[in-house]
Amino acid sequence: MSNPSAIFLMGPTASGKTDLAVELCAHLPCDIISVDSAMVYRGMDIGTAKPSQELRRRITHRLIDIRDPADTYSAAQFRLDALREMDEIRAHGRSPLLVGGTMLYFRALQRGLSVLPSADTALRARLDAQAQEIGWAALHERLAGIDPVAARRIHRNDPQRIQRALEVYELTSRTATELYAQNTAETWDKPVLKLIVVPSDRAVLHDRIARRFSAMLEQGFLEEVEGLRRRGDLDEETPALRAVGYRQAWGHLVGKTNCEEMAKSAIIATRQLAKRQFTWLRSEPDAVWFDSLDKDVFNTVTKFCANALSARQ
RNA sequence: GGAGGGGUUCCCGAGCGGUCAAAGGGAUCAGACUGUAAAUCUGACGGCUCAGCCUUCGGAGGUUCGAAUCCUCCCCCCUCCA
Repeated sequence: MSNPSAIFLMGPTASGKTDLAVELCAHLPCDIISVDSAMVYRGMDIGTAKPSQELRRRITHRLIDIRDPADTYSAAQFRLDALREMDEIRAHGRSPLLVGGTMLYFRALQRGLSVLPSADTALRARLDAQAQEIGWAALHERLAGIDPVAARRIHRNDPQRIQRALEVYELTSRTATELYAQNTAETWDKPVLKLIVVPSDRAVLHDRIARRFSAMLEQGFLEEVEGLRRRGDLDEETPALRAVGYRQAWGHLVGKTNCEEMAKSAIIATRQLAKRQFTWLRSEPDAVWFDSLDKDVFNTVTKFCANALSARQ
């Protein structure tokens, strides 16, 4: 392989990506960029399994703590941020190591996104109000009149995508279908060393997820979420707070569930997240898969990367 | 010991003679995914040589053309009375 421009370290939640990344950084001239839609938020530390402050003082993790939980982030914004950070790292003669589990962000980075308007909070609120009034089915029908191709692609039960398609049209007077076709996505097709780390046994991952959530509770996860709740400017609809674990903890803090139910549903939600991540990973081309349960995985992956990085085209 | 209520497919739970491999929910598995993605949504979900067949509704018998549904006995569970 020619000298890679970056290393991607991908894997489902609780697979041990973070530890592996740190190990790689200890042995190779790499700097870490986090690819994680939840770790971007400040103050969401325990529930996102964010690397500790102490660790981050030793080894810099970029694109962590770059947003307030009240703010939004997006795949498009990530793409810009990641490209900038990668350039900066390479300017120092080092290699970017992108680590995370937000597969859409990896995908958007490599394959690019069409030129589309960004989210419009006021417009979304208006569409939500209309949906409340006439139902999403009616909005799906409206979409069918505007952009039949999109309406066929988007399921009538998928409010989020119906809303976005209508949003794109209202903001640009062009349909999403048109814009997809006309705006050639700007790709980033540099050579990448793509590593996927997953436990060979799904049951083991499920067990790790359950244990990790219990550990989070012991570390004060509920206090963390209570702190966010006390701010008063966030609610269950805030994108940051819809993250796995946070949503369930919030529900518990407002009295919807008892502690046991909350923990159970948070663990289930995490397993389901991991399952969706597997779906992305299986479709990832040119990736080398490693078993995170392998006792020797650190050495194996480190050597693998060292070889790849030292190869000259 | 007596009086009730109940045991249904991995779990919860509906069904109360045929239209029942059995509603609904959950879990699980698979998939989709263009500025919310740790999001949002879809599908499968007893087995098979799969437009048909086979095995399931605590167990064993019985009634019936036909039973998860009715009857008998037995085994468990819950509530109440002793």
